[in-house]
Amino acid sequence: MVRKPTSKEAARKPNMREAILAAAEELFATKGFNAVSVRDIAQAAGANPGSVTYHFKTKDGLLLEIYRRHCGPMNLRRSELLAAAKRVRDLQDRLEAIVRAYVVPAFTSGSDLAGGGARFTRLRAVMSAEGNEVARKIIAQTFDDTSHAFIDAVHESLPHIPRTDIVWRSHFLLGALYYSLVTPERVSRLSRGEADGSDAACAIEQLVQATVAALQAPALDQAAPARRRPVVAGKT
Amino acid sequence: MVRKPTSKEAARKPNMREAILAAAEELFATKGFNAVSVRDIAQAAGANPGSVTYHFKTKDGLLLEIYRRHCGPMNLRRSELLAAAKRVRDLQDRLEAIVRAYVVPAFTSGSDLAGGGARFTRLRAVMSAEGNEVARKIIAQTFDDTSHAFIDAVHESLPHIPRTDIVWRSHFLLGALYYSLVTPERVSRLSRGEADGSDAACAIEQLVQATVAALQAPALDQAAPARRRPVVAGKT
DNA sequence: TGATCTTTTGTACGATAGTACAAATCTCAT
DNA sequence: ATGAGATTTGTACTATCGTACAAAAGATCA
Repeated sequence: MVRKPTSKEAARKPNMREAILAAAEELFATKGFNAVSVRDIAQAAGANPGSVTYHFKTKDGLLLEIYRRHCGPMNLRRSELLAAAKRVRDLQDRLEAIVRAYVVPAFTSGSDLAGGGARFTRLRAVMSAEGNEVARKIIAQTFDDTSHAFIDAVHESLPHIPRTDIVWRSHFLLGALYYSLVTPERVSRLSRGEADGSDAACAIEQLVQATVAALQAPALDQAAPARRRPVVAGKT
Repeated sequence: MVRKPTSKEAARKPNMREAILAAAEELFATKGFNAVSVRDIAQAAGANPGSVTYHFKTKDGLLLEIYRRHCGPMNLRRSELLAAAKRVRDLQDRLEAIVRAYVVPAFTSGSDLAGGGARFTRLRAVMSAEGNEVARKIIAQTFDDTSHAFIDAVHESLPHIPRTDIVWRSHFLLGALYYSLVTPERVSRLSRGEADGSDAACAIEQLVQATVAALQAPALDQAAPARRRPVVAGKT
């Protein structure tokens, strides 16, 4: 070792811990958990690999802290918006407001956290796809209450639809939401540039509109398969 | 050695190559690409790690072969069903048949491949979430034609809806489809056991019904935000 | 200033990754 | 049965993984 840079050009990070969290969030959300090494994260954050161990002990601990950081605020925001939505008088407007209360916090930050909620939601989508155990546990125990509250609110607005159908359609909503954040460029590509898949405001409007219509669809009567299946050959 | 299989079909390991492909498919689809090692795959297939290298050269090559194996048949099946759907007279039935032509091949096998298309579709969902490059390339060049054909067919059935909206809603369909295959147990859990998220037939019906309704929703008029946004505070 | 606590750095270690390769084994037409 | 080609096995190499840990550097306050 010849010498060390004594100059102040180092420009000390005010908060290395935050930088590591942000870098990890971004990398996990785009490449998945296992494809990203602790060294990758440290480098992206301008930190030393040992620093990650110091602040978060393990790689799982780092992921856990990311979830702890976001789950509370996002859940709170959803609850607030849902409570407000339930006070809307007009039935059609109320349903739309309920759906919006579910969707909007997933796209926009529920607190001052940089980058907004979209990055964290994308992270959740990726962890869900990878079957990550750490994520699965904390998600189930953090968001299931919110999901039930959402389903109940929808059910109150659409009492004639069986709860089962609403569960399925809410599930589709979350899938569509996730996928919109995972591969926004596919929308741009398929629309031949006419739409911008990365435009959060646009995605929200499209998603809300489509979901409201899907929720309002007639119930699926399992008992009466009247004249279904016009084309597809029967399968099982 | 006690005995050897005299028949031309070996009794012990009929086709190790197929066993490796099947094991890799299953593991990749549930844990993701990077979380699964070549040794994991070999063990699950009852093979030696070196055997994987022999048959597929690299881990990427193995993934590529999985895609090659499924893309053709699934695409073909979709084309056939779409062609048949477009011949349906009744407009409502036709739209439903078109959606079904897109959804059904994703759940059921397009050929004799064991396990059906659901496993491969789930694999695609996971690879998409992880941003896998190998998968991204082959998918874009294999399925974009089919996606365009599907969008065109829907657009012909719903000429009053802007193409952009149809692209978004089709995107949501794929996201919902993926998510249904990735976390079916969430449906069972949220419905408190009333629905079985793993029931493919049920998932297909729910998805088709919800998607048809979403596609038929009124167009989003970007120019006139009339009295939108009843609850959510303005953002950007 | 010097003592103490926090944070960062550098380095190392054991485990495991993907893959190469030669030897062993199997298959099958001759 | 035998030899040639296809397949499977066993092993080894290098790279990188997550993590531990001691030393260096920075921060804080008597």
